Amino acid sequence: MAGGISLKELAAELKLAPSTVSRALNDSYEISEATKKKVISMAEKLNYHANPFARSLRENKSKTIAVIIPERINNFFAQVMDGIEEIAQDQGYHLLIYNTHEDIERERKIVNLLLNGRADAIAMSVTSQTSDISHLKKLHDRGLPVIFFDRIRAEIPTTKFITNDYDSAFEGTKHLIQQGCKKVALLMLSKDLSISKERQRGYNDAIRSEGWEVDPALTLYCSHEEESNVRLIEELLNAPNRPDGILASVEKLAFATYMAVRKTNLSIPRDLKVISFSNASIAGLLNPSLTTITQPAFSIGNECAKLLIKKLTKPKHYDLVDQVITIPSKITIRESTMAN
Amino acid sequence: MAGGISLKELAAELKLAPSTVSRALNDSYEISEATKKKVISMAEKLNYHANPFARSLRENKSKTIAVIIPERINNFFAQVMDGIEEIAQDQGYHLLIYNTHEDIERERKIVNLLLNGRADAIAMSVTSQTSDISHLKKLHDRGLPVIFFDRIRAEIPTTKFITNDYDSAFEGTKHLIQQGCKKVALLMLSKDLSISKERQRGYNDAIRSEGWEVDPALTLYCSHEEESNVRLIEELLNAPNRPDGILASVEKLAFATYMAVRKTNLSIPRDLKVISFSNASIAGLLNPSLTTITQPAFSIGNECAKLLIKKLTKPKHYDLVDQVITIPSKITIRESTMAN
DNA sequence: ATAAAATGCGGAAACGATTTCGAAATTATG
DNA sequence: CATAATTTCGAAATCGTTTCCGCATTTTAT
Repeated sequence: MAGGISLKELAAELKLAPSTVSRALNDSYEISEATKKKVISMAEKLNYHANPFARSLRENKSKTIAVIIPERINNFFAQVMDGIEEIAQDQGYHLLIYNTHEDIERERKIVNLLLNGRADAIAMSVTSQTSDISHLKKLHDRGLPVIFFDRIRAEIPTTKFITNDYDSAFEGTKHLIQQGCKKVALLMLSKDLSISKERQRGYNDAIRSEGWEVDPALTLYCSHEEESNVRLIEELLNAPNRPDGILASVEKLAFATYMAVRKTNLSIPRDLKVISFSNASIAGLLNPSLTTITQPAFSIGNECAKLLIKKLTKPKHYDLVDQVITIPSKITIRESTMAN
Repeated sequence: MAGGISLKELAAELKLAPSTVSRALNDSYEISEATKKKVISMAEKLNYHANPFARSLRENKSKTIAVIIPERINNFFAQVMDGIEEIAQDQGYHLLIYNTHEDIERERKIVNLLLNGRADAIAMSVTSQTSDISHLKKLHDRGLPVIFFDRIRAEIPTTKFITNDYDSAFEGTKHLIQQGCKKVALLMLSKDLSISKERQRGYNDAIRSEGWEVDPALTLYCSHEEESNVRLIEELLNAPNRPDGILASVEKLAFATYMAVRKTNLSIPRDLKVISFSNASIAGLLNPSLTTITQPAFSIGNECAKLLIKKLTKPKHYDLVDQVITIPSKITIRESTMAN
């Protein structure tokens, strides 16, 4: 921009036509090797850089992928972004990143912003508040390649990546029971969330597989606000028939549980066992160390990017078919679920 | 892009000239209120969205800020990004985010990529490997507004945001000594890093203020690779004159210390006290809870974005003067530095 | 009543790249 | 040697905006 030289100026310097220079730089077959060399060396010398907007305008593509996440201070989403970036950087794509802060209004604004073509494709995980999905429909209807990961919306006919939420929740709950828990509670963000539903199904089935009833008082819908979550969980723990086991659907709720426990005179894992979906690398350093269900976040990011770029580079020969791809999570057992 | 309608088509629909429509949408004074209304309502009806590349090409600005960080799985940088995004989103700016993974080659590539004007401004924190800074010089010479935060390079004459690293390291070291430590070690990433130098100065002066000598064996330069760090720290802890206190310059080194300690038969804080620069919200949940020096990451991000946007909106009336702005950190004392 | 200024809008150039079409210049072919 | 085929390159259109300039028409000033 500031000291930038244009293709035309570069061409003038070389006493060549802009078209020739453009072709030379793009390694076109109709330019002789001799002039290619000349053009390239002069471009280097004059520090020429093609204006990306002129190119985007002409080619109708931006070499940019937008990533929309509900939360940044979250190891899962951070790892997904790293996974997306690895592929994207390698393929010359740039990443526009948006954090909705779990706010449906922001999500709507951002999605509408992306309707203008600023990004060639989108990878996203929806807000816990997202119920109306007309804005997502509009995106997809516009023909913009969209992939959902983790928090998906089945109604949008495209490819989605998730983990085996049902199985993990089932096994996690079973694990708590095997360790001696008689009353397992489930902590979630929102009932509208795809992951909530699946994980709740797994939890419910695990409870019932013991011949027990699912106690609605033990299924807690939290918010994205730490303090109120801690209060809510504290109340749960102080209730007359408090749980002796907790399955947290997201890592922040496990942390909130740890905080809440400190306000009571309970102790983990003696009085309460905790297992949580979490990608925190320091789960093992917590007090007590936390049993986790770790999602393959980096791989998910990788796969999202691969498919999006595949669609972008071979628009005719590849489609983001309406399917849900599941990559399994991994349970790591630690102190927080030790039997007494 | 796909179903997108252009300004010209919109104009045709309205039987107006493109210039008129453009002015109407941009709320120009030379267009009557009546036609403005007509244009706007038709634009809404036809779902018109201005092509950002055509506009960028014409106006020579992209409404985009690039953020370059060395690491994403890091609470400090995540919070800085949230801080930048808060201001940027509010002002209609988009964020291009790049992770260098502490790799100087990647940093160079990314910076060179940004030379073409894809972003209007840059906020960055350099790699721990960054010694040659010719690529950064080029950026600045090009006239691209650049702001450094935390890991800065004083040689580039622009505004930089840091925390009171010297003071924090000094006080942190003093705190360890007050809690009974006789041999305090310092863990850092790289000696080339601005923050390393400042924090080391603070550490050194604190040691000397006790009338002690600075023992070079207690100053450890680590890498960005977890496993080798754990090994390195483990060796340090198994050495004949092992430290009884550790000041970690970045949170990952505190975590590595916790890991290393578990491989020995030492115990924190009994045999080893630990304090660390860290923005981890769960420092209080570690085993034992970690005494931290917390940097005002979100505010730093906020300020970076504010100044960059100020420069972008008032290029003539404001300059990113060559100065270092310091925002103080806050020490939170927890179990890891408890006296015996 | 006439000059001056303000209002409202259209035409066309410009931003910087790519690409279609066509024309030289060179080489090959009969 | 003449013609065809092949290289190699140039002119101009194009992408979708914004803006400079110009031109009526209406309003205000003298």
